[in-house]
Amino acid sequence: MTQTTSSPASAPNSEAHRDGPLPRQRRTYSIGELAKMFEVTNRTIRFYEQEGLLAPERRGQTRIYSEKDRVRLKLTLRGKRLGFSLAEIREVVMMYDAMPDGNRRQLKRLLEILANKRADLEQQLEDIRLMQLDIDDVERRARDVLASLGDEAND
Amino acid sequence: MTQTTSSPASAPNSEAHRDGPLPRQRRTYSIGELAKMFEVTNRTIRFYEQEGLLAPERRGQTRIYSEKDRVRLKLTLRGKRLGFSLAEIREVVMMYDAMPDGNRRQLKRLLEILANKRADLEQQLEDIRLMQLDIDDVERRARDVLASLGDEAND
DNA sequence: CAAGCACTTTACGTTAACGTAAACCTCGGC
DNA sequence: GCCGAGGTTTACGTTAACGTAAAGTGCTTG
Repeated sequence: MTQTTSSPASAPNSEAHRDGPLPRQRRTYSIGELAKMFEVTNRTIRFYEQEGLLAPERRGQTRIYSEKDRVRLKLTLRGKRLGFSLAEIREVVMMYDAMPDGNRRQLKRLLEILANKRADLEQQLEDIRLMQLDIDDVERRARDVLASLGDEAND
Repeated sequence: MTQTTSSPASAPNSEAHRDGPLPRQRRTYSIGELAKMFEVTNRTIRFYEQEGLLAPERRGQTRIYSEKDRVRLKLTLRGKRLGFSLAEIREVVMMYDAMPDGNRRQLKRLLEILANKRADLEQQLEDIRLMQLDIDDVERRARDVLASLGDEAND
């Protein structure tokens, strides 16, 4: 749940160091499994593929999702909850994948994007903090009023 | 910047206690002023009014925004940054205003909504925490690669 | 072998949150 | 008097992120 870095196959020439308990689970998923697992529709998953966020294999016509796909989906949905657009999410996720090629300009760009994301997240944290305070205040008032009402007869 | 609760006029029968330095600024704003102030377009502000989030006065045909309107706009935009829909924002903001009437069912509903918002915010905090960790990881990797590249010639 | 279930593609529909264009008023200043 | 900078209404256009319907494929199960 907390370990994301897997990169199972397709590693050209760099060995993975410090992998931890390396998940040897060679599981795959159907579209329906993933859909239920994350409480989205099949349509949504296909749409994400169309948008370049997922790239499942095919057994004939049927899509076969790997562990990596599952992680990607998880990250995508998390990004969505935070208000990022699919385009933004794709930009980061794909760069994450394209990293080992070590193109310098790409990496610089990636660091830029990460800095921006960081700033966005900071802003969101601040927003949440403020909004929590507001909610606290509203709730206090509501409870006060409720209490002052005591046991009246309406509802 | 941090104090929100003002409720200047239109308080029917309850005196405001603990008001602090009570902002006696009887300022009003034009639509353009607010727009620049919050870096949105006039259209956006009119749209928010149409959606019941703002209710400026009129001097003839021209809209006159009060301090309260400004606060509402601020809250609305904050809510937006957190991914709430205008409908959700309206529901809370309007109830906040309608509070003094002390309708029991309304208040209960309000407390429900607040609880939900709280849960959402908690989820977002968790998401942010996780995403920050991910970003940290990606950045570390990127910097590693950049470093290992040393001083090559591409770009 | 027929039914059913899960999967597929294609394609048009929908909603939220505005953008944008046209056509109009109105006010202070030169 | 008119002109530019603001304001206004009306209304159609746009984008993202899917929903939904139609029509077909492929397996396995009674």
